Amino acid sequence: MPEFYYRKKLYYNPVEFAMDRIGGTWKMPILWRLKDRVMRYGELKKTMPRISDKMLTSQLKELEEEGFIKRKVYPVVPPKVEYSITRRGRKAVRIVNTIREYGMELMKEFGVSSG
Amino acid sequence: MPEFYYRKKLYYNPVEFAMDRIGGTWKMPILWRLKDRVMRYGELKKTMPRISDKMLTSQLKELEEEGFIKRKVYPVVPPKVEYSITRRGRKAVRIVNTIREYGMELMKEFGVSSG
DNA sequence: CTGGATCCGATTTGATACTG
DNA sequence: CAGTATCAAATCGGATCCAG
Repeated sequence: MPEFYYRKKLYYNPVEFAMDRIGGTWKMPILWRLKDRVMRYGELKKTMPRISDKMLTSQLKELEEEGFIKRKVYPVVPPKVEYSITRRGRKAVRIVNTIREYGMELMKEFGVSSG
Repeated sequence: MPEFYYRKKLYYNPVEFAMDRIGGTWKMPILWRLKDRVMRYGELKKTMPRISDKMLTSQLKELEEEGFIKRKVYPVVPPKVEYSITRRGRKAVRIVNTIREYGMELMKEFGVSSG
């Protein structure tokens, strides 16, 4: 088993590594929303009514730190911050899409409907 | 946002649904090992030295309950139980593989080596 | 408007001991 | 051999209040 450390955390395989970068409850939904347009903080929040400020902030920060999205601050009052996807983020979206399609297939098999 | 319930849990999107089926720390590693051969409990444990009995048991059970693997008990002494992959599990392995390859790509980008 | 800081409960995972 | 049972630790996510 290929074992390795990254940022003091032990990983057992590449899958786990990938999921730590773009997994969790909110990262994929965020990437998905940014895939073809720039969005502001409040805009993201509005399309994800159940996310808390804490989670939105922290997930955006992590995604930015690891180069999946870009944060642009406009020095105006009131504050304006725009988030956009990067090249690396775009690649991630392809994976998200694969999982998403698979998820829909599974939902069908399990008789789950999204309404 | 497509919101829905499955087994009393609220999901925000198909990605989350899929990851709840085959995500977590151990499910993908298990599916991966079973992808082209039948394995016994102890055998699985041996190739995943860091998994605890509790986790191995619970993850195998969930995977079985949701139809990704099959559990076959031989009524012998000492006990013998074999785990094999199902058609549904094989589909899941394709997704695992996609994520795995992506993970390796990311590791390279991040300068992480698996040795 | 865009967050940061703090506290807390829920969930996940691990350690250890034990059993048919 | 193939698990159970119990307890503890770690992590995740949410609620609330505060601020430039």
